[in-house]
Amino acid sequence: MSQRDFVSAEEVAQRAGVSRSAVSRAFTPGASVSEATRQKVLQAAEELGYQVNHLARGLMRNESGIVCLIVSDVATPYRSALLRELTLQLQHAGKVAMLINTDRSDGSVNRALQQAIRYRADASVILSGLPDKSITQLCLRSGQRLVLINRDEDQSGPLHINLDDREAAARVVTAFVRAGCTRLAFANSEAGTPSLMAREEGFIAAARDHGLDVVVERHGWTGYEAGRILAQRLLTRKERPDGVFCATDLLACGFMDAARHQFSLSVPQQLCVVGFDDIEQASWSSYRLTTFSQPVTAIAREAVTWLSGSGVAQGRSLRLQPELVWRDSVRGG
Amino acid sequence: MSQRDFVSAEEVAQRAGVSRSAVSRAFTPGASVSEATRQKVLQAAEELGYQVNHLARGLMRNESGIVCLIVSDVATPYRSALLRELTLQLQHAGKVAMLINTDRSDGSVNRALQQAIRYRADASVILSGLPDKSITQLCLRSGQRLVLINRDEDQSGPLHINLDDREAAARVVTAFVRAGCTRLAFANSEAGTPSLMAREEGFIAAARDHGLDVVVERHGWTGYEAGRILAQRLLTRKERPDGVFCATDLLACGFMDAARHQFSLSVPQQLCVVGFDDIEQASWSSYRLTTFSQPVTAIAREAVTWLSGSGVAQGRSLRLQPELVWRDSVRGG
DNA sequence: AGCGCTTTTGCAAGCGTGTGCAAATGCTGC
DNA sequence: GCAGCATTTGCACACGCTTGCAAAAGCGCT
Repeated sequence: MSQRDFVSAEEVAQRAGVSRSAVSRAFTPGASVSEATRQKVLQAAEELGYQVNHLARGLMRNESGIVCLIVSDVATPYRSALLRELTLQLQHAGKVAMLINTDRSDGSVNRALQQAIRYRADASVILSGLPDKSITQLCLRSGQRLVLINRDEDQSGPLHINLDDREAAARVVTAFVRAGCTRLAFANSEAGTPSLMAREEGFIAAARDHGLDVVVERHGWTGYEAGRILAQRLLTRKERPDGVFCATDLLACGFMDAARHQFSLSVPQQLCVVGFDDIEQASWSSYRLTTFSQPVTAIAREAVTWLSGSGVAQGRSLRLQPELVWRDSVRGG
Repeated sequence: MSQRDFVSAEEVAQRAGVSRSAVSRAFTPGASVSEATRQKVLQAAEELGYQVNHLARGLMRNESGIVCLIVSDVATPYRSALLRELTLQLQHAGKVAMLINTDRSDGSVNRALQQAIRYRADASVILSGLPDKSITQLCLRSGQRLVLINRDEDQSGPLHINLDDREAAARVVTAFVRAGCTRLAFANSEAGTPSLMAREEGFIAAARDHGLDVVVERHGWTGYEAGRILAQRLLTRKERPDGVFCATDLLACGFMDAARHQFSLSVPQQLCVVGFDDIEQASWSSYRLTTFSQPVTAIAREAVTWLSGSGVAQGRSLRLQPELVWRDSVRGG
C-alpha cells in the first residue's frame, strides 16, 4: 500500500484558526460564513493545497457527482464523438464522467451498472448494449437515474433518447428514386441493435411504397471491414444494386472503397451510397458521403439536463430528428 | 434533491441475521469469516441487490480505485484508441476510469488534476497538455501517482512513457532517400507538443546527415483540415516536395486527399507520404498510408501495471519503439 | 448600557464502510 | 467434562466530510 496522505479540512482549520465546520462552509456555496473567515480559510487552503474530499462529501450529501458512461467500442468515430460531447457537457454541469467499457458479452452491461451503483453514481448513461430489467429496476429503486441512448425498448423509469430512424430511411428511398436508382440494397451489420433494425425496416417499408424491392445483406459488427465484405456480396450479384443504404458511415466507407478500388465503380455515377452518423471521415474528400448527422450535441444536452435536474426524475422518451447532409455520393443532390 | 436510497450493509446484516462487520468481511477477500456466514451474507446481499459503497470503502481504505484519465480531443482516432486500451486494462486491474476532457487552455489540465485529487484518485494519466509543476508536486506529495504519456519533460516522481520519435523520423528519411525523393518536407501542426517537435527535429537532423534540406510548414491543430491546408502551402512551392513526413496520420490523410484530388498528384509515384500513429483510417484502401504504429497496448500495459503496483512508486522513464508499417504511400516498400 | 434581532460560529451527530481488539465459539485431545 | 488452542464474531472507533442546533457575537436602537 502506498503512502497516501491528502491534506484534510482539519489541517486547514488549524492553520486558519477556525473550526473544521467553518472550512466546510467556506467550500459550500450559500453556506452561512462571514466573508472574513471565508477568506482566511481559502487562503489557508490555497497554501496547503487543500481539495475537498468528494468521496466523503458524496457520502454525506448522498450525491457523488459521478455520472457513469457505459459504452462499447469507444474507439469508433461516432461513439467517441458522442463521448466527447457528453463528457464536456457533464463537466459543464459540475458532474464528472466515469467511463466503463463494455464488450459484446451479455453480462457486461450489467456488471458496468453494478460498478455504477458501487460508486453511487448519480446517473448512468448507456450507449451500448441493454441491461437486464432486474438491474435497471435496482438502479431506479436506488434513486439512480438512467439514460438510454438509441436503445429503444421503452421502460418507464429512464430517459430514452432515440432518433427517427424510420423516417430517415424513408428519405433515403426518396433520394434514391429521385436519382433514378432502381435496384436498392441495404447493408447492415449483424449486431441487431434496435436503431440499426429500424433503419433496415424503415428502408424496406418505404421502398415497398415505391414499388421497389430491397436486397438486404448483413455481416459482422458495424465497421469498415464489414462494409468491404458487404460490398463483395452485394456487388457481385447478377442484378447489381445501384442504390445502397449503409446502416453506418463506417460500413459506407468500406463499401465505397471496395466499390471503387475493387469493382472500379464510380460513385455516384454508377452507384449511389448513403450512410448514417456523419462521422468526420464522411466529409473527407475521398468519400464526400451523403449521410445523416446524429445530433450529438442535442443528445448530450438533453441527457445532461435531465440527469442533473433536481427532484424526482420522470421517465421520458425523446425522439430527435437526424439531419440529412447532402454531399456527393448520391446523384442530383 | 432526488430520493436516493441505496441498500446498506446494515440492512443486509439484519436480513442475514449477522453483525454488520460480518457483511463487511464477507466482501473483503481474505478477511476472517466462516464459509457459512459468508454464504448467508452473500445470499441476503443478492436478494436485496446490495453493492458495497465504494465511496465509503475508499474513504476507509484510503484507496478509491479511481484512475483519472486526462485528455483533450477524445474524439480523435489515436486518442480514442489509446483511451480504449487504457480503460480496458484498468478495468482488468480492478480499477475504474474517470475521464476528464481538457481543452487547449492553460489552466485546463491543472483543473483536471485538482478534480482527480478531489475524488482521491489513486493515480492520474495525462495524455494531453502539461500541468504546472506546483500541481504535480501536490499530487505526488499526496501520494497520487502520475503517468505522463508522450509528454517528455522529465520530472522525477511520475512515470514517463515516450516513443523514440527521433529514431522514427530518421527511418523516414532513409525510406525517402531509398525511394529516390530529393525534396523533403515536414508537415506539422502548431501545437508544439514535445513528441511532435521531436519528430520534426529528428527529421531535419537525419536529412542533414544525408545532405538534404527540409521544408517545414506548420498549421493549426493536428487534424485532417490542417493537413489539407499544409498541402496547399507545400505543393504550390516552386520546388514541389516529393517526400513529405506528416507529424500525424490525420494530417497525412488531409495531405494525401488534397494532393490527389486538388493537385492531381499520384501517391506514391509523384509524391511519397509517411504519417504517424497508424490510426484505423491509415489502413483504409483510399489511403494505404505508410506510417508508424504507436504501441498503444504496450503503453497502456506499462501505465496500468505501474500505477496499480503496491508500495511507494518510483519515478521512471520509459521509451518505447514505434513500429514502421509499410503500406503503399512510399515507393519501393 | 441594555434590549431585540440577525448573522456567524462551534459542537456533535451522522453518512457507510474497514478493522483492531477482546469476547465468544468451535474443536481437539486428554 | 475440561483445559488449550484456533477460528469466528461483535463492539466500537476511525475515515473526512456536512449540517441541525444552540450558543456566541455583532449590530442598531432607545
